[in-house]
Amino acid sequence: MIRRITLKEIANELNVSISTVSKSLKDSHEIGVETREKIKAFAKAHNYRPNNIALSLKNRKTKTIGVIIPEIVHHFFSIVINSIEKFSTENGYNVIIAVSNESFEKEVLNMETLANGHIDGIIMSIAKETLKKQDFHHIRETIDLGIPVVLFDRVISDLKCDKVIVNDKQAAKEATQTLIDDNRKNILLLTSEDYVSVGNLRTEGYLEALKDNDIIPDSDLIIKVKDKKGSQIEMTYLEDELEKVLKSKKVDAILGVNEIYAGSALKVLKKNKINVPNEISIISFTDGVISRYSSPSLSTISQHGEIMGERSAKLLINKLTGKTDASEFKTEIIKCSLIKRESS
Amino acid sequence: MIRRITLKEIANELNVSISTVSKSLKDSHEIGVETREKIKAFAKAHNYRPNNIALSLKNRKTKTIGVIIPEIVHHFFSIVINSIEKFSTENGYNVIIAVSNESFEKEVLNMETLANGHIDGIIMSIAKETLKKQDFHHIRETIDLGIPVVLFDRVISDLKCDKVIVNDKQAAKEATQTLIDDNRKNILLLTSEDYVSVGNLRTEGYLEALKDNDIIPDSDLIIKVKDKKGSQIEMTYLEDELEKVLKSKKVDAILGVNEIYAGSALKVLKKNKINVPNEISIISFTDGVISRYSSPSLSTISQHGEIMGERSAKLLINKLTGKTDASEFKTEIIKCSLIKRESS
DNA sequence: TAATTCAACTATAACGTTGTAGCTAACAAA
DNA sequence: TTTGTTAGCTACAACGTTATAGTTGAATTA
Repeated sequence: MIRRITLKEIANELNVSISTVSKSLKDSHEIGVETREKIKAFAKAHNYRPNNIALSLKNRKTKTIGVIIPEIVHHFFSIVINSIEKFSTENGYNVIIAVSNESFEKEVLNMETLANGHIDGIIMSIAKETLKKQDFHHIRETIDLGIPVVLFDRVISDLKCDKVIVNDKQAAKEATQTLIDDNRKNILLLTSEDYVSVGNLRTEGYLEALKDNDIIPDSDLIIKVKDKKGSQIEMTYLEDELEKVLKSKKVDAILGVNEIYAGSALKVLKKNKINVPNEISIISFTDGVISRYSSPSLSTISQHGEIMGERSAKLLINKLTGKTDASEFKTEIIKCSLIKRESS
Repeated sequence: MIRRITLKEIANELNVSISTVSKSLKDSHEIGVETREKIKAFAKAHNYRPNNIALSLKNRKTKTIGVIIPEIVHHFFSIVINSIEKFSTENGYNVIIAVSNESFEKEVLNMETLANGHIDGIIMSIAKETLKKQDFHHIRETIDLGIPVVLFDRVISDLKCDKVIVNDKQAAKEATQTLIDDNRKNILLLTSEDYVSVGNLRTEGYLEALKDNDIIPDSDLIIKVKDKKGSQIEMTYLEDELEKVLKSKKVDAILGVNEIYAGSALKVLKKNKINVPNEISIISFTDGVISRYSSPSLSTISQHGEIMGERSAKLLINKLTGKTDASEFKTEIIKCSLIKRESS
């Protein structure tokens, strides 16, 4: 085991001062060529690397970004992280991950650890429980501390930070319109509970499209899936509700706000021997692996997680490097796009 | 924007020395009760938090763990990370993520950044390209620097570090035996190229099971999926090869070394109107979301990613906290288990 | 009364850097 | 000879913390 050599040790070895070593390694002209080269050679031979923690302390910069997400075993979020990691690494930043597990308490805890710790800025998507509680003090406090924050996907408007969102409402509207154009008027919506901002926006888009086509929305056709933390229970709820509706109402299309809901719906339809897309066609948000490997494969609305991740990281790094003004905040809107597959 | 208050500032405000402040906040009996309480109250009122970077410098400990994985948008790896993050947070450690993208070069780069940076130890799974090259100098050098490393899943034996693996060979053997017991003797194997350690072990298990049952292996029934970085090409290769074999050979079961392969196979079978599981039954490694939402759902061999992650983190943290000897290395073997679903 | 003890604090060094200011010897200019 | 200039180096402070080793002044003891 060889401990990393320090400037001090090099200085002692070569009988020069620490400053001389530091300057030589920076190729400063204050130091004579001969000494400089000797020191550089010695440092190289001993595989000198500056201690980044000491540098962080001195420069008050850690060159790392903290990311807080609700879940990591989740196609959309893992794509976003991947993209954040990629862009950050390319720009000399490390990425620390923290998972809130959709819990308010854990999110606050994560935030505090990160804010006291080794990060220059934070990228986050807000936990469901936090959205429900409408308590954002932890985010405000972090911002007040001078730590830039970027919110993505699940966002709230009145925070002084950059935001990256998707045109959820518009996309849901367009998807619904696509179904209507295909002559399907009895569209069932599988959505989340009201406090989830994105679910809400998608519901709004759905309703607007109905209105535009003079279709009166039927509240029985809107299933708000209860979050029970522990997706098993959640899914049986969805399946039971859906089966009930299918028995009592005419349904010729389903719009799901995520692919888990749509995938589960597909299972129910298959169990009830209902043909997709002939009898019921399906469009779903989240272009993940379920959609591609299910059969029939699902038509999905892609939220372009890679773009979201990259934009978020770019916004943050621009703040950190002073490329954008610390007090100016942007909201970037990513356009969703419909990927047509077998289910519609 | 309120910058965080420091010991020095508190000391100045209250006209005491920095030491006094530091000791008071640690509730040291060296300091009189009155002063101590006054300082604690002041610190609390100003929301004092110790600067963790300064502490890291002083203690030579960062309380963060680096994780290098080949991919993040991947069910198994995201489960492992999730579990590492969970266990680490519970034990006061942060987690930095780096993705090698299966590239040797990126892995080496990641390793160097982490080793120079803000981490106490590393948990990693080796990139395919690194396995192919058989060049592990970067891992050796990190270990030589006194940074503990834990390898999981994709492992090589002659490194001085802890390892967490799965009983791949045995699991593949048992799965194959299950198929044989179901009276299926023409088992097609979908595996990766030879240099991938886990793929290799699974292939060995498959071959052993055949041997035990006096079935002569048919090399035409072993498809080694070529890695082309960019899974699209990879998948069409698999699909083409599989279709060829199905036309020329009798096949009554398929064993896939991961669920992407099995999911793709399922698509091919469906396209060719071959019933699963009646005509061909399928078992696959990786218990992910594809297996659960495909139809028929896939029987899978779970590698218990949560357990792997937790064990890896535990091994590393035990090393970091001195609970286990720095020069003793364990290899933990996690038992896979077969989850029976509709495809077999 | 002088020595001893003790409570309550302070000074200092160290972790590894870097930037600014300061020093020294050699040489040039006046 | 004196002053000025410059090349080539060193000292020091600072980033924020903590542990060790002092330093006080007052109370206790012999």
